[in-house]
Amino acid sequence: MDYALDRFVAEVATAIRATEKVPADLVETQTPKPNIPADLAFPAFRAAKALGVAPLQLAQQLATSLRLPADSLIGAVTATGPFLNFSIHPQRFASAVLDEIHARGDAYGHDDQDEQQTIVVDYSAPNVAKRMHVGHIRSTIIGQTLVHIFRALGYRVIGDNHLGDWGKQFGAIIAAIMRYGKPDGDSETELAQLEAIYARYNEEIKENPELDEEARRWSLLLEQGDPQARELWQWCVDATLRANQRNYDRLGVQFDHAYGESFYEHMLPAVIQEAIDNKAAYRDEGGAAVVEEAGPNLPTFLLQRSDGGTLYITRDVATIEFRIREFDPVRIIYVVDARQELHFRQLFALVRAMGYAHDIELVHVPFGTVFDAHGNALSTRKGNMVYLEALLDEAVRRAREVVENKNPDLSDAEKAAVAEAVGIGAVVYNDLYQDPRRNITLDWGRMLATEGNSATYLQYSYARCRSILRRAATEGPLDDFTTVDCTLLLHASEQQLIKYLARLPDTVREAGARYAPFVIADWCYATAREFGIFFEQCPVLKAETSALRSARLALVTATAQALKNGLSLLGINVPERM
RNA sequence: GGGGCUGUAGCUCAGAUGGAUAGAGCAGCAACCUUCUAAGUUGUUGGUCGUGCGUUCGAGUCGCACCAGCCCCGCCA
Repeated sequence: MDYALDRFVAEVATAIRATEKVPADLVETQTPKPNIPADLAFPAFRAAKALGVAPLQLAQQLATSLRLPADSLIGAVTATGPFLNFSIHPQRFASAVLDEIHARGDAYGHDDQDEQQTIVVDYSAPNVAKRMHVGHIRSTIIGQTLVHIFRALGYRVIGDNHLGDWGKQFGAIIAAIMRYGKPDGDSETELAQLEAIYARYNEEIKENPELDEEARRWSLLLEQGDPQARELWQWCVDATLRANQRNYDRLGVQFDHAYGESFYEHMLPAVIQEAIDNKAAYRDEGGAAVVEEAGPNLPTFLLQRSDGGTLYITRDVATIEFRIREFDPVRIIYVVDARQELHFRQLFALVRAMGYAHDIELVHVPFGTVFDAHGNALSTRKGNMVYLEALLDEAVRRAREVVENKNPDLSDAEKAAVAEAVGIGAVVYNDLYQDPRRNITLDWGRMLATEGNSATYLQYSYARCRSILRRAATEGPLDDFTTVDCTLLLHASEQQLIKYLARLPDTVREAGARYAPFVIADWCYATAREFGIFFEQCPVLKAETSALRSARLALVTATAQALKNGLSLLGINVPERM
């Protein structure tokens, strides 16, 4: 999809090439910093060097010999020192941008692909029989946003929730259920009880070794497919999915699949054998399958324990094989804690050594740890753990207080809806507004900030747009868009706002290329700011002329649409009023 | 011992692929609501970009070394 800004950039490159004064491969343009009064720049340094002339001179020559086509989106060209600066044509650009936002609607900012390629995104991955906590929220939120972004970029995206539903601990969990009875409560309460009896069981093991034996027995029974063990395990899985689903629904998270680790269990012996046959791994004297030097700077690791048990990485290899067979992806993205960086380097190197995934990009998108307000890691043992449901509830509760305070006239149902959108939006934005690699601090004050770079500010900006449009509608039907003259939008703040609206498509592309949702968050914030300035400086409903009023209404409509599109990529809902 | 990530204003962060005067928000100080939502807007204070060398016409950005913080390194996930 070629958007107005793409065409502008292409026109600039074409115009420079047409002068035949610059080698084609040195025609490189860049977006200048905001303090530069231009929309695109050609720095003449490199071309000048290649041609053996002074950069200033080359920029001057180009400025005088450039010819612009009629109806060009380029408005002005000036040489400023060694830079050749291009400005957009205000009227044509305004019309072009608002046109395409109007035409594309919810798809504005999205791209298409001729041959749709598939990307698998592996995210969330909570453990069965445990409540989700802040440790899971980052993967869930960042992963879901990447799913949105790549869908917007035209990919077929498979979201897979790689549940932690297998491993030795299930023997003890089943044994605990047998000993203390099946928990009985409502979704998350049920899981909390399950956690509690599991902890209690492990506590009692210390004094009663028979219990350890019992856990092992159940573990074995489960592996062998014993019906009772299987049934209790399945009950744990279902209870966990039920409880998690409430959180997923509130966060707008949807998966295409939730193949847990157990799903791959039957593939593991073949995977291990294959690795050994391929000489990617060998058996050591203890019987363990060892992988050595899978790549530079990669420590040795195990594919199979000496007692025959498999490991996390064994299941991951099987998972990759399965995904390749099943989905034929061009890329598999893992949204997982940065502490597992080495694990993924080892995994990817091993899979390649086994002859898989040569033409498939394997990407680990790492994210930092969540710390409490005192800078301590959250842990159950330290007693400072924050569970996801409690986090969401608290965020919504605090948002509700603000709504009651700021907007007492709304109906109760509307207050609840706004509080939900604002509270959840704050939690989501807290994970998306900055580079995921950074560690983040759980700070209620900052998370629920209603000012500055916050989800609330963005939602508020949208609500203000809608408010204007609502009022306009009460004064009579809006003009049909085709009759609106967008070339009237020449006020500095109108022009600035339009330029930001025009950047959404490229912003989405950059966010995808960098696996960086914050690029979109930045765009939303910058755009909302520009709208705030426009809002102060340009009356819409009381514009000087009715033609200008119509044009500004079109601009407000476009702003609302673009902001909504950007925020929906982030998974943030926009209230009509707040 | 080996490796990874991070270091930009008092605090939280942008500044990817080297370019023009390093930008926001918060906090502080000050101004603006009989006019479309003040959850807003404007002004202002505040920076040896961890340190040092190097590459380059040009370095917050690239290379090397060092310093500080966090994290990882075969029988957990």
